[in-house]
Amino acid sequence: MAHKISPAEWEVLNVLWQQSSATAAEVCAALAGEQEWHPKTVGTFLTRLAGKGLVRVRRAGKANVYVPAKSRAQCIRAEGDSFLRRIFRGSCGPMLLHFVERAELSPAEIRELERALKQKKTKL
Amino acid sequence: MAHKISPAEWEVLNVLWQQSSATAAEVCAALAGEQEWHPKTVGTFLTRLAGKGLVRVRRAGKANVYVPAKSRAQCIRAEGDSFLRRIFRGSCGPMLLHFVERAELSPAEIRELERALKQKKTKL
DNA sequence: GACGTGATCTTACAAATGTAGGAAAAAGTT
DNA sequence: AACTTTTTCCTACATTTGTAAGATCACGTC
Repeated sequence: MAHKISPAEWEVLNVLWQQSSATAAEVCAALAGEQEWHPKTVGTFLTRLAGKGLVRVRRAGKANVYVPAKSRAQCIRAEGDSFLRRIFRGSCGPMLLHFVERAELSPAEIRELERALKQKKTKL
Repeated sequence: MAHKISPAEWEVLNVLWQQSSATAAEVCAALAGEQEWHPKTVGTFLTRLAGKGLVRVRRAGKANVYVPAKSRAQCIRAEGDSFLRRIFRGSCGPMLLHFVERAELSPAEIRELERALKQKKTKL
């Protein structure tokens, strides 16, 4: 029964996935300007993530290096499902429509979405 | 700065929006089978929602009737934005792609999405 | 090998959330 | 009016989350 990932923990995880692995200080640096967190605070989040089994800790010299233990895709799937159920009661169509209508999309993104939809059709 | 809506509160709000308004017992009934909550628990959620200004309370005989104070669309917008930022770092394209790829969509829904995308293109 | 520096580990605490119990009040029943 | 039932109002408590302070430990330097 996978632990829940809090918003703050998501921020941290996003950095870890992007960098593959990082020390607390590195996470802090990566987040600077975005999320102004005290280093101690970031430390807490990392420890909690380790406790939840979402990151693995490895010692490198004086500092700890944290490595994501689960794939981003995996976590996104779970969170996306829960979001969908909670807010749209599981109906994906309306949810997609909502976002398409208020999204800012580049022409390339639109093309890609159209392609994905077309492919979806062939599979029905 | 609008209060945050907790997952449990979303469940309750969804019922209220669907029924336009409801008593605690009605919410409980509507959720039966879906979410097995003690009536007292549902009561707490309704009170909290009132405290957050998200529902308005009106007395009808012996029971309270709760009415949503904000539109569903409004709340969905806020929550969708936060979800997007948190999980996909604000990039809508990848998020949409993720859901399109793993969604179950009816042909009608696909058509509608394509229409929405086409309209999006004309606005660029 | 004592000292300063920086990182970790342990502990804390307030607010939010899930989950209700008990007291009290309102309404119908005899 | 007394009793029963239903519903609310107030209170409680464990957990999770955000936010760190203080103690301690590892490393390079003198």
